[in-house]
Amino acid sequence: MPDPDEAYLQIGEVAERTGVTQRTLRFYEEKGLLGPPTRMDGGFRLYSEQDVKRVEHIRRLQDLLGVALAEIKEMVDAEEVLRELRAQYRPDSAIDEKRRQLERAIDVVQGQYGIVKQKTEQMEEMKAQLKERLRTFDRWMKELNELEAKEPVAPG
Amino acid sequence: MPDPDEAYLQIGEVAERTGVTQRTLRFYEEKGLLGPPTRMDGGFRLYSEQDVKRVEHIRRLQDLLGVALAEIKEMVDAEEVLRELRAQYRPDSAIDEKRRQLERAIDVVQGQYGIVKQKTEQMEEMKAQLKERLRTFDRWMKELNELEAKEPVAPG
DNA sequence: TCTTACCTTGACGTAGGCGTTAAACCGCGC
DNA sequence: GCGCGGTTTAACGCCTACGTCAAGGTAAGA
Repeated sequence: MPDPDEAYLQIGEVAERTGVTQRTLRFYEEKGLLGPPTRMDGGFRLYSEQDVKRVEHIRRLQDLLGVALAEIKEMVDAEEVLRELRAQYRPDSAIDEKRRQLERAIDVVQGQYGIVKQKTEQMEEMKAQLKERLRTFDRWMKELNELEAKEPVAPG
Repeated sequence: MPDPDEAYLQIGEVAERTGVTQRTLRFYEEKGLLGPPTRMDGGFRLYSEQDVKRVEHIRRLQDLLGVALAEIKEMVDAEEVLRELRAQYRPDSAIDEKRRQLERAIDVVQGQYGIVKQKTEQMEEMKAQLKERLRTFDRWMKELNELEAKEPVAPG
């Protein structure tokens, strides 16, 4: 039940805005990374702003974590659980069910957090090494310049 | 001209120590990520400790940055330039040449540093988002628990 | 010398992540 | 109602990063 107020976008516009190809959007749909979009009468796909954000999120995960789409699917699926959780806010009944979903969501996000945290730590380490290297090179460069100062250019 | 003192390793041992398959080692060689190793009379590849480190480095880059091998090749090639630079350190003659090499090395390492820096920043951002999310979940969970406290379980 | 484990090249296979093309259909201005 | 561009599904292609045989050569101990 999509919000009728929402401005819907055709695949071409979504492609342009997200920087992926139309083929990629259909491919993600095929692989379950994007839910089946609403269609207009003729069958054309209609995407929401939510869909656009989702695509952007997928690409960030792909770029940053460099993991397979299957893993990304798990991640975005987990987010869908949350959205449902929020949508289904009926204060009656099924509190236990909600709690279970919430616990599952927490597990997933904690897992993601762990991965990202470990990666950042390793990358910080690498960054420090590179920085150190740059300092070394600068030192060498200085030494070269001093050497040249003492020993004039083209001594012949 | 490899160091005769060095203990050489066959492909199997390198595979075991680095955790990649022999196929992968040959593949990296084929793609130029590893230089052609020395061989024993029968044709068996002989690797040095340097090679082992290089493989480990390649894998770190692959894991961390998640970039294609082609890009990784550029990075390790750049490091080779540095190694040559250090090896060719003849304090006489060709100061300008040295300076050019050094400048090139600095460029390369600055490029690597830029990549790593950008990625760490993006990952820090993602980490912050995940953390925020976890806080939200905890809040929700608390709310659920309070809700249950007021409204006793299974009211029938 | 024989065995056995390890190694060689070569060739084909595969999973993921799309690109590309084809042939038909839809929407819309005129 | 025509033209034209955006969209549809389906199918095949391609590149990466290896895996997996296959068929044989090598090293080294019994």
